[in-house]
Amino acid sequence: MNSLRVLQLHSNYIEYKPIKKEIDRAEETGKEPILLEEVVVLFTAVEKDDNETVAIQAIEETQNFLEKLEVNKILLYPYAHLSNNLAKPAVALKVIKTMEKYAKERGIETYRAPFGWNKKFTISIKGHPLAEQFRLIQPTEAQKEEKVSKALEAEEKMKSSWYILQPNGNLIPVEKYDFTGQENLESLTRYEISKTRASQQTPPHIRLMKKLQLVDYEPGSDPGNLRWYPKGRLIKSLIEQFVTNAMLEYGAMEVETPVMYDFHHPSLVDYLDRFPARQYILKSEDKDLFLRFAACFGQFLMLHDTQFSYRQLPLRIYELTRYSFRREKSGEITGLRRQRAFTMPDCHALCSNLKQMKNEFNIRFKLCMTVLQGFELEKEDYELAIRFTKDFYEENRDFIVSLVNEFRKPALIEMLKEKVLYWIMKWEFNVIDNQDKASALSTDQIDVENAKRYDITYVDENGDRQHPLILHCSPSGGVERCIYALLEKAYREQQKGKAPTLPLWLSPTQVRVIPVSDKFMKDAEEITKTINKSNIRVSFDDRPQTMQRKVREAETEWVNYVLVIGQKEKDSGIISVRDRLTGKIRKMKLAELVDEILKKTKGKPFKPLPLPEKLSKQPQFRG
RNA sequence: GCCUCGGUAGCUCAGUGGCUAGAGCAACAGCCUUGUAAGCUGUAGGUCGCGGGUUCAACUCCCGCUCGGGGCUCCA
Repeated sequence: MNSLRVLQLHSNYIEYKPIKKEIDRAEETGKEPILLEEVVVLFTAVEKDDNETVAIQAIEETQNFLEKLEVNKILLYPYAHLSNNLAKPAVALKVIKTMEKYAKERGIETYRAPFGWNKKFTISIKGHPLAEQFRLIQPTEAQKEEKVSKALEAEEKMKSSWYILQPNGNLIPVEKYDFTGQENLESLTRYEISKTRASQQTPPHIRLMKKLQLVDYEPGSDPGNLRWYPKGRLIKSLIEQFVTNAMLEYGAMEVETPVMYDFHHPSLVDYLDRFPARQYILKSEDKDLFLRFAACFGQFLMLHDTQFSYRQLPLRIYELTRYSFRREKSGEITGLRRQRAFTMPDCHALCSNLKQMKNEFNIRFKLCMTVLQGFELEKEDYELAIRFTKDFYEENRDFIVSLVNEFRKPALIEMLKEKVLYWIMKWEFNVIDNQDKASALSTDQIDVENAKRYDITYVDENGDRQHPLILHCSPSGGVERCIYALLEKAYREQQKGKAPTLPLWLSPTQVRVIPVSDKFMKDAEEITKTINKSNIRVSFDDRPQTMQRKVREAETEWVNYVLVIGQKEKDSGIISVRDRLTGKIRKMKLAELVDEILKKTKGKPFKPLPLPEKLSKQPQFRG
């Protein structure tokens, strides 16, 4: 903890004489010796992060002492040796001058020794108990308020108007819109405008994430930092691969950038102020670092040093951030919905002009829908919200309507009087959960500031340097949040009486083989091995339990296909398959089942079963 | 972050200012050898979230901390 350090000495006299300048910024002064009598000398060292508030506080505390000592004369004596964590000279001088000025205002006879000089001094200190004091002055609680970025404050003040934009282009104020049949859009609207919200118990996905042994809280970390069990890691990893593949196919170049950055880097200081997030701060020797909350910094700093021309535009650059860190307020963190450390695909596209940008924006809009569809999140599962400045809307109305048209459902519109942050337009796909809460998944925004801020330039047709427009997109939104959406959706299905399930390609166990009795253990194992060869996640239940029990457990684990192997199957070569989707038993050949699964998971990434094939060998991760 | 509720066995949850803190499930051992959602018996398992206080005595009452739920707020 930094503080202003003051060694306060009640002296009979002090005599000092400047010898020579120690630093470039030293003040100009004469070299004649100065003698002061009956004075309180304040040897002062200014540390990093000290400010004028602390200076004032120091003088106030000193004045209290002066009254006790019945003295009204001080000498401010810059004395760097009290600290090994000094502020920069410019800052220190400012703080000391503030002390001087404030002390004079308070009617104290104030002298000050010059800053930045090597001085010699002789001092005689009084013998009473209060003569020697050492104080650390730290900002009081009220002054110590967290550094809140201007962006956060701006968001808090942001006033907007709300509408519903229909695919045909009609823009209807929210209060006049008839939401009949569009409950999710209504929920989103209510949620965004922050009226009341009906909600009560633990979110269903939190119970499910534990019960299915996917992921859990880690009490040994900070809130919102999760631990992933093998099955959860599998799902997360497959989603990561899927999204990354989609981005590569779209033409993005995958890069990797650091997770932490220098708090005092010139471009970053400025950007931090324009981004509404609280950071994790790290101290490392003499540096203050913050953990990234998106891939923006890394990619922008990289692009600043990259040489490219209009010929390479649109330029697409992508990173899967594992992790992005946002120090959310503790009350906002919930399960897979919102964390402090989360995984987010982040893709930027640099465009030369508005026309190119609109075209690119459209491509990405469709791409995002395709990505969500990959997780079996269809259009009825999410709602579109678009936000823009009034100016942008008036000049680009057709463009905005074309997006809603593409979406084929009405969208919630937030219209801002003026640009508050760095973007002039953005949209998100929002899912509504079982508690009627909305959360954004995919998003894309038009950034008109950061190319300048980071001095990212391309060379145009005429050989001139230009700042590109930057699009920021997370094609899926946070990966954790995608899983949240899937679990909340599965729960909703369950409430409707259907068997809850995950998309087949994401299901940790796709097939479970169960022998009717021990006699068929070998056969079950063989079938398991056969299926396994086709890149299908299959396990077999070799535990000494009844068959009924094993079937039940396979069901509670959301296994998609359950095979029971006994004499009949052995004789006929026809297997009986319990299909989770229908709950019915289907008779088919093994090869047919394998084909069906491969067909349904075609084009999706695959990873093998993340646990031992034999159930008796599988540990249980809580749940 | 604020308000509020909670943390008891691996999980879900009973319980009491006092004697040895319970159940179901899971785990483990054994029996059973089974035809599509829970077979039977037994064994083991506890710093009652952590720290402090009040008391002859605290899992129980009080305070602080921590983790979680809900609400507010916020959400890239």
